[in-house]
Amino acid sequence: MKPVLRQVTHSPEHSFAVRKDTGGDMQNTWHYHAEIEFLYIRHSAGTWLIGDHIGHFQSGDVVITGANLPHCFRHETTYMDSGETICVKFLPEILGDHFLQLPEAKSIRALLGKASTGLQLMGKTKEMAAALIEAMLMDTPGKKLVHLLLLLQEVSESRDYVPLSSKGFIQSPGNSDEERIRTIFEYTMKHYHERISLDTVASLLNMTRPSFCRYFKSKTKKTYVEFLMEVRIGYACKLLVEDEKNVAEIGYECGYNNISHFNHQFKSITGKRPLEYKRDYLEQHS
DNA sequence: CGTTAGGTGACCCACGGCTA
DNA sequence: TAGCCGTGGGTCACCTAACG
Repeated sequence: MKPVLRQVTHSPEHSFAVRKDTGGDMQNTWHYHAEIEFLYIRHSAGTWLIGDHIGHFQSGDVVITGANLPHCFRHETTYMDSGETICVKFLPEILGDHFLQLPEAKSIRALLGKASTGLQLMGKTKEMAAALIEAMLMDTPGKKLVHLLLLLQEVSESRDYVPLSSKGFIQSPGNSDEERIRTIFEYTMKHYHERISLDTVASLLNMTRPSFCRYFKSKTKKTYVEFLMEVRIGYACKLLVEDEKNVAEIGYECGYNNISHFNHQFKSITGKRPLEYKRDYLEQHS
């Protein structure tokens, strides 16, 4: 497998990167990098894994991933031709130590610290950030920098964002565990709708079941079954709001053989029953 | 020799299929 | 719908092997 530490290259006129990806270029594997990243989902939907957080994204979402925070965005195949994302990547150093120590930069400093868990922007802040990121695509180099500062300032002052991953889920460059975790995550994302036994995933790492359980929990702060459940329920949430299947069909499609068990786990993850979740979602987005 | 990673066996408990 | 029971997952204690 290829190394997963990504090196971001910039053109000579830029100290940070603003890039639009379309179709298959959007697809990525479990990776991390030293840069802080803003990702704006211009037109797509899928599942994101950020640290130990699993969730569903859709068009309009904006997320910040901190330095060395492992993440992966898996776009649905229906967006392989039409999908579009815009990412802004920058090293915190480009702002300079002196700048970040200024009293006026206090909130930006705090935001960059909080980004270590990954942050999903919400409400008006999300819309504002999307508009700024959109503008940065066409900006002159100097104006890009101004807009980056404005983006950081506006987000840091609004505080309209939610943390995604657990604290402490930061990848150290050169960590030999990353490939193992990535192997497990990628296998899970490919097979979550099927039956997956612990022995199978343990064998992917040439481990016994107890060793794998212990290893996975030590690295992700959750058991593999909890992780798998979150992936499945995340997919179920997406199917529910698409309104094309009933609850039982969705439960079976997500890998559950028992719908009462599916309902129970759905509530334990989301706090709501499947139909309640769907009703609330449709009320909020109507 | 201490530390760390990983294996073995045992136990408990939840899930889920089956039956009445 | 409830109860039974086999299966599988999580964890613990203890062990071995490798390594510095």
